[in-house]
Amino acid sequence: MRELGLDPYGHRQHDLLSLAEAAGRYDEAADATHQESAAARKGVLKDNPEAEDAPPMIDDRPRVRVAGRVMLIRDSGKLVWMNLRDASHESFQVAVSKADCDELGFALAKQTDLGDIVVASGPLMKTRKGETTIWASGLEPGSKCLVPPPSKHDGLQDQELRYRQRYVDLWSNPETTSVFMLRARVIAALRAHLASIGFVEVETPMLQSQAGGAAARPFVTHLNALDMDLYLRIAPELYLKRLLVGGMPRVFEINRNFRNEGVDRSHNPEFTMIELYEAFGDCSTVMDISESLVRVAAKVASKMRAGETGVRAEGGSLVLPFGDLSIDYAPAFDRVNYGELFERGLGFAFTDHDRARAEATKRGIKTRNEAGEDIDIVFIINELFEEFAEPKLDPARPTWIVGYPAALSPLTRPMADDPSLADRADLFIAGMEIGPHYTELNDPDVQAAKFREQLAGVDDEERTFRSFDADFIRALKSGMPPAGGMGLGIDRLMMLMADQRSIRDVLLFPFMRPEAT
RNA sequence: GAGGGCGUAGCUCAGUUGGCAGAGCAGCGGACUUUUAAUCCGCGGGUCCAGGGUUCGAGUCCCUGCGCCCUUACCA
Repeated sequence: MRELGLDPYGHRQHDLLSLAEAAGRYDEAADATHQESAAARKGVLKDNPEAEDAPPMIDDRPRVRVAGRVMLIRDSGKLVWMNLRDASHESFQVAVSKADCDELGFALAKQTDLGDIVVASGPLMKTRKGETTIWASGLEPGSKCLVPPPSKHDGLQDQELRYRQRYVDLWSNPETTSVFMLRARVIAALRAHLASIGFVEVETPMLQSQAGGAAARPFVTHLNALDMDLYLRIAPELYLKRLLVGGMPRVFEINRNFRNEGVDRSHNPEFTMIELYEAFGDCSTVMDISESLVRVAAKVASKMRAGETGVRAEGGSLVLPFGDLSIDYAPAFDRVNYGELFERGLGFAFTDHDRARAEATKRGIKTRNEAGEDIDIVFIINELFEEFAEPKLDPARPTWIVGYPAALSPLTRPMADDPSLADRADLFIAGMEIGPHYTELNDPDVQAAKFREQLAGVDDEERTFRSFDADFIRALKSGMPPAGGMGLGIDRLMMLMADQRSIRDVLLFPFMRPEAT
């Protein structure tokens, strides 16, 4: 290619259209006129090659200039066919003819390999088989692909390679690109919706001197300038609440949290959460916001799906597939009481602590910790609940679990009419926990007591990253308005929207063990 | 952490009872101006994940390790 005087790695281009835009510019009338005039001229010249009165060629076909990755190539001597792909279009045909393309372009076409990026320009026409095609007048290098491309039929199948070499996965498997296009559109729509109801997006520290706002093991890093350890945040909660104190009444943050824990189908060490606080709201106001956000996301997803399949979503319903399930996001989400669900799953009331301890032993749930001490009954109850009651939920119906025991939710305001219950709701869809919703605690004395209580129960290792957040208590002492708060796991939401069973399939670069060298 | 599956050419995959390492595509050389996974002729291509064992002989059987996938557990 260099021998032709071409730079295999291309240069800046003007007036490029996406392949989808280019396909949309095809003009049937112009194509027909051109074909007729060419045929007429050819007919006259055939009889008399010297004919002065041969009709002129009329060519006002739209001309386009596109760039794309070569996915297929068919070389039949003096005519080379290629199919280009970009993010907008899976396969768009270009024909490079020796007679009609400039000499350099044709020479390039003969040297083009699968996987190369090329820039093609020329008029739009249709082939005999009716496929819209650029009949190239010029072809230029975009970028050379030196790596052998994946199978042109099957794309890249190997899961490990798909995650490790996402750049290849993206160009070789168009379904992968569409998952991430959907992700981008959903997140943009969530932001737009929140802005439209008066929420302000903020950014709070990811490097924190103590990792608060959730119960999880943090990642540790070091600030050399001050020779001190810092933690990657496990949640933004305590900073967002400080903003409520400061007078920002409706704030949210869509950003990464980091948790130094297990890696599996629904857990990645870094993951994206939307966390939101509404002053003078409560658990039920933020539940409404979440329902509308999930519905906004489902609308974007069903619109994109309809665009792909050409099928319109039926009026009033927002049904999306998830594995074997069909989930309708349109109707109001179900609500079920923690206590009722517990009874349905276990056959007795969760307030019967003696029975709970006995059942736990019978059903093989730990009732003592490693030190041989009795585990607090609330954790045993929760264990029973998660194991035997949560599975009773219909996975195909988005469901709120409400009325959690107060003892399980130390950072939540108790219900006014029953202080043994917390004003908290958790959203479950398809058996996945999507996010907790709370009426936030804003009494500094109660909060301080809860912090102390929590700290009393932790071991030495945990104490290194969890300490009493005195500044947060000081902030509450300034007065935090009563508020509702919620967190939604964006990655899990995207698994539902994109019908992907693994969190790795909705993260562009999921965590992978480093490759052996 | 436990159980199961997989790992063979650049990619997608076969490989029978333990008996010479295979196919398609990709690559290289050649033919071809309306092809659609183009076609036709010819040619190269291997640390069978790694290490050990059984055996006359191991891609195949056994053990150990590594990686990925699935299930399950843990992560209040």
